Parts: sequence; C-alpha cells; structure tokens
Amino acid sequence: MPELPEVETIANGLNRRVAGDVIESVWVGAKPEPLKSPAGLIASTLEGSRIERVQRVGKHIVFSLTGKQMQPADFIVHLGMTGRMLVGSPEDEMMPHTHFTAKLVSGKELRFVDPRRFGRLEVRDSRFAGPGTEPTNISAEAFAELFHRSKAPIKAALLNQKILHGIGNIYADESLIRAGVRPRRRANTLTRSELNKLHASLQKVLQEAIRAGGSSVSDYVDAVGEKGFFQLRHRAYGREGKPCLKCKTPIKKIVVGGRGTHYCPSCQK
DNA sequence: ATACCGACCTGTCAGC
DNA sequence: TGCTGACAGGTCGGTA
Repeated sequence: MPELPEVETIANGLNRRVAGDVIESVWVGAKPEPLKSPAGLIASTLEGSRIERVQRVGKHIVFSLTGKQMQPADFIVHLGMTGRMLVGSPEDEMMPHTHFTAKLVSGKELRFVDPRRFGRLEVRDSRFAGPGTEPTNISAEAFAELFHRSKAPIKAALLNQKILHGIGNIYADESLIRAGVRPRRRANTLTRSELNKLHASLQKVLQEAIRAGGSSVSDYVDAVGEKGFFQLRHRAYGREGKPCLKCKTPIKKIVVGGRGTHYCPSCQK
C-alpha cells in the first residue's frame, strides 16, 4: 500500500503532531506480532523516551528518540501493504487489527493497525539509513549510474529497494508511462536520454503525489485518517482497458517481476 | 551474482 | 445466498 509519497505524508503528519512529545507507556498486542525486535525491547526503549522528530526513510517511518539517559534510538515502522500509523486520542474506537499503541504525555495516542500483518516494528540504537538511495534528490548522473548495468526489467529494478528505496508498484508504473519506457525493457538497454527522462518523470511524479497527499487506492490514509487524492491523476496504475490519456490506446495489464503492471503499448517503447 | 517464485496474512470482489 | 479463487500498495528466503 504505502509507497514513498504515502509514507512521507504520514511521517510529516506524525512529526507535526508528536515531535517533542514523550512516550508514557506502550502496549504490544496479540500473538504472532509483526515485529522485528522483541516486544519487551520495543517497550523498554520507547517508554520514557522523547520523540525528537519523525521522518521518512525509503518506505519506513523513523521516530528519532532520545532516551532517559539521553542515548539516541530509532523506532522504525514499515507499513507493509495495509499498515496504518495513526495519532489520535485514547477514546477513539479501537480498530480491529490494532497491534501496537503508545500513550503520550500530551494525552495523544499512537496506534499501529495492520490487517495483513506485513508491517514491521523495530528499534535500533543507531541511525537508520534505509536499504538504498533516496530517489527524491538523486542527480540524473547518479541515477543513470545505478541502472545502466542492471539486466533486470527496468520495472523490477525500480522496485528493488537496495537500489533506490521508496518506489513501489504504483509509482514504478506511473514514472514509466510518463517517461515513455516499457516496463519489460532490460535496464541496461535504456539510452542515456531515456534514463534522463525516467529520472525526471520519477522525481516529478513523486513530488506531485506528495503534494496530493499520496494515492488512496483502497485503504491508504494518513496519520489522522485522511485519504490522499493522487489516484485521480494515475495514468497507468489501475487503468487497464481504459484509454491512454495521451493517445487513447487501451492501457494493458501484464505481470513483471511478479507484480501487476500497467502500461500504454503505444506511448511506451 | 542475479532473477524468478512462493510464502507470509487478511480482506474484497468477481464469477459461478 | 454462499462458496471458491484471484488479487491487492511489500519483502524475504530458497532455488535455479
């Protein structure tokens, strides 16, 4: 569900509401937990810590914490496909599949809700850098350098978090249609000019999506439950059979790298 | 080293 | 109405 623009929207919303707040108590719920760190370690790290700020790294939400003895720690949340990190009040109705809550000294409450349990919670005592490179501010040269040797289909390479992190299925399709590049093309067959176009399209589409508050396809909402509206500007994702907005050719749906992939057979070469 | 494919979970929706 | 199967924004680990 949540890719870079959605996670960025959530992280910014959280930062605005909980930066400076202190975590009073933590509850970690039911059996097989979506955790990368033991529940006890998460609770002991968070309780009593102050949230310095909340930011996005790749598709991760990172809470930078200062502990009681001033040791820094990071609380890292990955939302998987269906995860939500919400800030509200303890009186809000408890949603099904709520796996984690944190009461804050201000009276607010953080909640992690994730029906499919693909999300993950983790604490680290070091700064979290993410698996790859940030796509939002990479130069065209560095971008080309990352992709021009890979033999994978360009779409699969875009989804590989160890190369660039943050891009998921929607924004891979949306950047490729805007760049006029077919998703199955091997990355190393793209010309320098195509890589430049892809670099520009990707950054533009991410920027616009962030401004739109992300894409709400079925259940994405931000930190206070609001939907985004970039889905209204999708040109490929979810539009199979509908006319291409440029040339009217029906959008095709295929499978690339095991993921549903949408493209215009006429505009994309 | 690289790349495909199933597994991990639950919910929803189309088709029968 | 109700069952079955396919599919969903993501990642990981095993295999070829």
